Amino acid sequence: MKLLRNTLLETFVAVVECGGFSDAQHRLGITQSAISCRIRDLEITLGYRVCERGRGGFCLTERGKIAYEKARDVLRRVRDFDSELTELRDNISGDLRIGIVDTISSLPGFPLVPAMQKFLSRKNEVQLEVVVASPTDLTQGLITGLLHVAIAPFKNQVAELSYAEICTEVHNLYCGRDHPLFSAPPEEITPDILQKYPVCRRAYDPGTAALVSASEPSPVVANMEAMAMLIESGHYLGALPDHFAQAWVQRGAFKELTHEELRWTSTFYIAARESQVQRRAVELFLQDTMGVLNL
Amino acid sequence: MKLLRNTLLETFVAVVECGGFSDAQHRLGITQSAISCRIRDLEITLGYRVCERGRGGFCLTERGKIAYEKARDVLRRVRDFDSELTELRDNISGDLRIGIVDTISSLPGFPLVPAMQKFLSRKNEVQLEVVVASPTDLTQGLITGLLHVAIAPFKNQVAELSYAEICTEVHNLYCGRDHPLFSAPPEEITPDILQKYPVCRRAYDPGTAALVSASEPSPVVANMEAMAMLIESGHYLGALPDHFAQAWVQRGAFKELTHEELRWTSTFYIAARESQVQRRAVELFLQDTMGVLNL
DNA sequence: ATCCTTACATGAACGAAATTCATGTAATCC
DNA sequence: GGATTACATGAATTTCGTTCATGTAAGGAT
Repeated sequence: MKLLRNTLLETFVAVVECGGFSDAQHRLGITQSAISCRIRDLEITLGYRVCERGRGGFCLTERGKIAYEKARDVLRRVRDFDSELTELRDNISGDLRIGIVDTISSLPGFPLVPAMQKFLSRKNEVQLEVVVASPTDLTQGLITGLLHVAIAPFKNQVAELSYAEICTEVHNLYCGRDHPLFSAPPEEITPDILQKYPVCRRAYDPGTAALVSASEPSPVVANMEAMAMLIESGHYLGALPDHFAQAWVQRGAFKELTHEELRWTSTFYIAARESQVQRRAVELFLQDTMGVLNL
Repeated sequence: MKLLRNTLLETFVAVVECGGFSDAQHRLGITQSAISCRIRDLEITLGYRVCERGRGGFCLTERGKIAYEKARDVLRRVRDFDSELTELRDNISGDLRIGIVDTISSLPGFPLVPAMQKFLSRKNEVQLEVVVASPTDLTQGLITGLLHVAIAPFKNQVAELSYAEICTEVHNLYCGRDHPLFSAPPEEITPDILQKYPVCRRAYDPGTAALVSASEPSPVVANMEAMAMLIESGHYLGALPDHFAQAWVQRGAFKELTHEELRWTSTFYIAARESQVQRRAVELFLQDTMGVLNL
């Protein structure tokens, strides 16, 4: 809708993302000459050069990098502002930025895909965007407005956000084929014996730390694929969601360390900013997600 | 600097705050005709009417009220964005929005006024703004970017903000001249006996609740002047900072209920967003405040 | 009811700003 | 060294926003 017309910033962002003026022509639909003028004007108002360009190649200056990050951020906010005012009219529009943790698409009963289908099946012009990050980063993203909704096993909930429970995930400790415990009989596997083996932890999962305190410093991963690879190496034990580990278990690469105290459940929540439920797109998506669960 | 030129929104905000087109002419420095055009364009892009006007008087529509609030908010953010990019050049500029709790100007050793003097004595073009609110609202303001720094007795600190201790304030329980305890001998005043009398609490002060659990429902005030008036009525006891209560004590209107368990100290912090220390104006103001304390 | 005033709307004319077009320049590749 | 790539620049042109002049509609006063 463009209430806050900011041709200079949009040009700058486009130029950066296209890696030069020439390619940005098509994206912006204006001539290279106009782009040159705009960037010049931008640099005049800013008082410093934002990028080096020419036949030698395109690159941002130090200040240009900072300016680019800030510009992208403010453009997102401005788009959201536009959407908020537009949605006061009637139609649903704008961005809907969804944040999730990794490897949850295989979680049984996980409602994101059907919710998105339901949401998109309506006539709206919402631009979806899905970001993968840790629960901590997702919380941060919701607070700063970078994200509109997020789905993750939020352990500690903050006051500014509203949470709704959507499903649960069962975790277990797994070991790889080359690990000493792979062929050990079930009765030998007790919490005590596990203390002897190093455990690989997910950076954002405090649950594992409580269950197993490893004797040697444990590696930390931010991603479950990486975790699976470390377990597969045979050097580490690691906690994984059951649904995710299934693929490895079925082909005999992993073994589940079956023991009551090694099983735990994490609860998934869908979270949004309290003050942002006013965005009708967000409200609608939350409704759709909860609606899918009640089928 | 105006990277994001938004004449429509600025016009709208000015018109609302001037209560009509005619008065906004002088503030905006354009003719009434131009204002009329801009508001018309705004309404066309939005798709709805934002205000009723004419000889019948000026008033916002329902949607207009919402749009006005959002517009003011986004304009603040945009000004901050401008300042951030401008400060990458050299000079310090933009807004500096400071939040405080009420009645702290009389607190001995409180550094806000000298800090502001020091800050303003330098050659900069920063527009200061001081807002008074409860610690909870100040925290919220810092997180959302409505405020840049805040000074208050923050009880629970959040991760996104950085805090620095600056001074302390002694609180005491006071009673008014017409209160039964006003003429009671000091030895009679024990925590037990106080349970019998209703206590007026500040909404944002959990300290009082812990000290005195009143038998009848206690009134809650959001402001210390109001608290003082309720104590003066003689019906309630109330906790006040010593420095603030002095005025009443000296003219014999209040009496301090001297008892060790009724004294407590709250610590004042200056808080800012972690990610916003990059604003040089904010950084400088924090430095100035801490500098004043070390004199 | 009439007239005056207030407060905004509208259309034409004007001017400033941004864009295109045509051309220039500088670096790189072969 | 010539061709090519990538951007800069100046003049012409279009677009956009403003002012100026005027129109309209609703209160208020007499």
